[in-house]
Amino acid sequence: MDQGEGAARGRGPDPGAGRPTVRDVAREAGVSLATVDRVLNDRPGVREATARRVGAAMERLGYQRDMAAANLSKRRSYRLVFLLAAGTNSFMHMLREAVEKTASFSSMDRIALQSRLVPPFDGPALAAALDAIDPRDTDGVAVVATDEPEVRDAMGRLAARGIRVLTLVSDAPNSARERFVGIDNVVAGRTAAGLLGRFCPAPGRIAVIMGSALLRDHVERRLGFETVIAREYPHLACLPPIEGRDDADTVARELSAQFAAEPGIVGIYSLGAGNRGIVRALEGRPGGRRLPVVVHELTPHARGALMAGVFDAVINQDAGHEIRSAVRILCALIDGRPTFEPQERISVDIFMRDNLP
Amino acid sequence: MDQGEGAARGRGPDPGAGRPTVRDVAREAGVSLATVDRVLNDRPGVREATARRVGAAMERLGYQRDMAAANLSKRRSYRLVFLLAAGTNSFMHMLREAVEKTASFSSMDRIALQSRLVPPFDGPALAAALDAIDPRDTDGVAVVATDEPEVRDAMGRLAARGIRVLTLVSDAPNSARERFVGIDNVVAGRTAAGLLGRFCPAPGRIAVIMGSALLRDHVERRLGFETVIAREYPHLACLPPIEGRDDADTVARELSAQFAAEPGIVGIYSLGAGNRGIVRALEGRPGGRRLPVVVHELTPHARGALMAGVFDAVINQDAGHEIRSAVRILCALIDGRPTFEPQERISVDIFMRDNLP
DNA sequence: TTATTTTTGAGTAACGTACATCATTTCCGA
DNA sequence: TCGGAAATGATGTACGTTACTCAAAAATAA
Repeated sequence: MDQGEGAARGRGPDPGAGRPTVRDVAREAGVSLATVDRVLNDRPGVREATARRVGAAMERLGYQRDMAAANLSKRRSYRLVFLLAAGTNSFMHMLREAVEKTASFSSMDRIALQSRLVPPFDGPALAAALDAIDPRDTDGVAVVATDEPEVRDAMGRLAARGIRVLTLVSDAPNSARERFVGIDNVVAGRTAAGLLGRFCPAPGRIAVIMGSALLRDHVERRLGFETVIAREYPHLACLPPIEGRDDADTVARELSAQFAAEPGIVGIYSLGAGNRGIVRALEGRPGGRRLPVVVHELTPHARGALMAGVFDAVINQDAGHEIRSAVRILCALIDGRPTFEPQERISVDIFMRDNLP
Repeated sequence: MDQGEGAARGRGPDPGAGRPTVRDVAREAGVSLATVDRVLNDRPGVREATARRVGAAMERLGYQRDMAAANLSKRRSYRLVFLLAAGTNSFMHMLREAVEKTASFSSMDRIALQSRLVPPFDGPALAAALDAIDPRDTDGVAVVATDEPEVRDAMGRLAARGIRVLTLVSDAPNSARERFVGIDNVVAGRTAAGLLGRFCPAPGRIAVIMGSALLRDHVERRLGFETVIAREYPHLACLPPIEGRDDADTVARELSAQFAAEPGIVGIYSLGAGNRGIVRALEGRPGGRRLPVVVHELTPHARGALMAGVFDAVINQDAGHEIRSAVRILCALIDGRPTFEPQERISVDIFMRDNLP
């Protein structure tokens, strides 16, 4: 019943052929299958010394556990929950869509994705949503976090319940999250400055539009942007930012007012949402040549404005990448597997009219 | 032995619980397991009508074949070969490295990658390498193709032997390749023009450096670049391209000569390799302010030049993405599975000093 | 109708792992 | 040196699929 030292017969254990299995490890370590299994799934009842022998055997053979078979046997399914912000924000919409699309393809790999919407900018609500997650029906959570104490606490409780958790687009640095998936917003701001600085050769002022000074990403983008402009483009100066509350009407009104008050504006940087307001303000602007404009997030509107030549560049983070990366990382965390880092880096994408996807 | 209509007992067939299996499909279609299997792996010996009934049952149940289990049973391993160009080209180096890194991680999923080097710019050699591929030990091939008749023919023979084949960075449009994985080089050239056009506000000429007028990607990039410059930046004119043969010394010499002959150069676009030559030519240039420079491929040297402020932007295609995408697509082709398109689009990346990875 | 081919059913052993049970061996302290 | 606890072995079943055999049934040809 057991295969002998069989040679190159189709199925034999051909020492060099198929990759090693648990049985090979058992044989190599001189223990039984059961013991290898105990070590592999660190179950109790195996002596330290034996465990080391098994480990050494795995090392020697280059054993790699077959995750597909393991998961098949475990009939494990990775049940992941995405907590996204509700509201009209275009980018959040894109995230939601990316979750859905990814979900339909992931079901092949026994990955079940679920996205839940949480009222935006509402720490207690987010904390409540986190607390409502039941370890019996979910294995991992990705959350678009706000950096507030109650949220951090809730994430701590979640982790304590044995659920792996990572932050998605907006980080909460001192929480129990095991990773952050998203871009470095300081870098994004610096990149915008590098573009706009070069796009604006004549001395003058830059209009800066942000959503809210309370949003961490916006603050970071502004920081990166203003630092680079000040250091590398001394012929430009940033005006005090307009707080547009990510609302097109507010942005249009305030920006128009700034055009009237400040004749020396030579460029526009918008680091939040509400970009339709910029288009309107520019249309209503009296005379003058067109202004270089750099904005964030490649929404359908931003895309249209790029194509129309109203925007010059869009700084983007790829929602699809972020979701897929979050899924892969969560699965790896759940399995206790390492991740393939170069694949998981989310890059700060620059889109212009010509390289639109 | 067979489970009855058992209700919510842990393992029962809970009509709504676990996803449907072949047994469920068989029951639903009123046929046996064997028949479902015959349909699934389109084996002969099943009537048209029966096949349709099974198909309908799968539809109704939303059956999705468990690829992990299937592959486990088949003990299939995806054996893929990458044919890359040998030589000193930095980008090819990066491709090779990406194959190796991906290989080490893919072995977990029973994917075995192998890369083979072929003399560059040598159609017959590439054709020979393609012909040397044995269907008994490889399932799919990704090739950095040159667009030559003998290569196209060899790809046809490869496909005829039942090996799935796709082109990798450089396409061969009318061949038997099932897909092309790479960027649109016309788009890449247009993107470079959009950047350089904006970086050069003053009227003048653009020095253009290409590797060879025989390389398809280079020709396409040049086409895209010159079209956009002519149409959208009339204050700029492209000089006749320098053919640097992807060689730093040649590039340095020819570009220095052009600096001497042409005083009105306001920007540089290099669409091939040999970018170290540009740095040298710029260093040796007499006086004058610094020139905007846009190049292709984020090699270590290009990266250094970006950081030093010598280059302004680099147009890049992510070698890692390309390799991983090729692997995923080949596996999908082999399995006869659909691919997840949004994930497989290779984008034209723009890197500046501030958004370097 | 019979003979023959084609289609279908039923069953079984894999694939590599997980997990449970029970028997057996080894260890350690009294 | 014994008793009990801890460690290990042996074995079986399951996961969802593939792939095979052999027999039974159904369709088709004669």
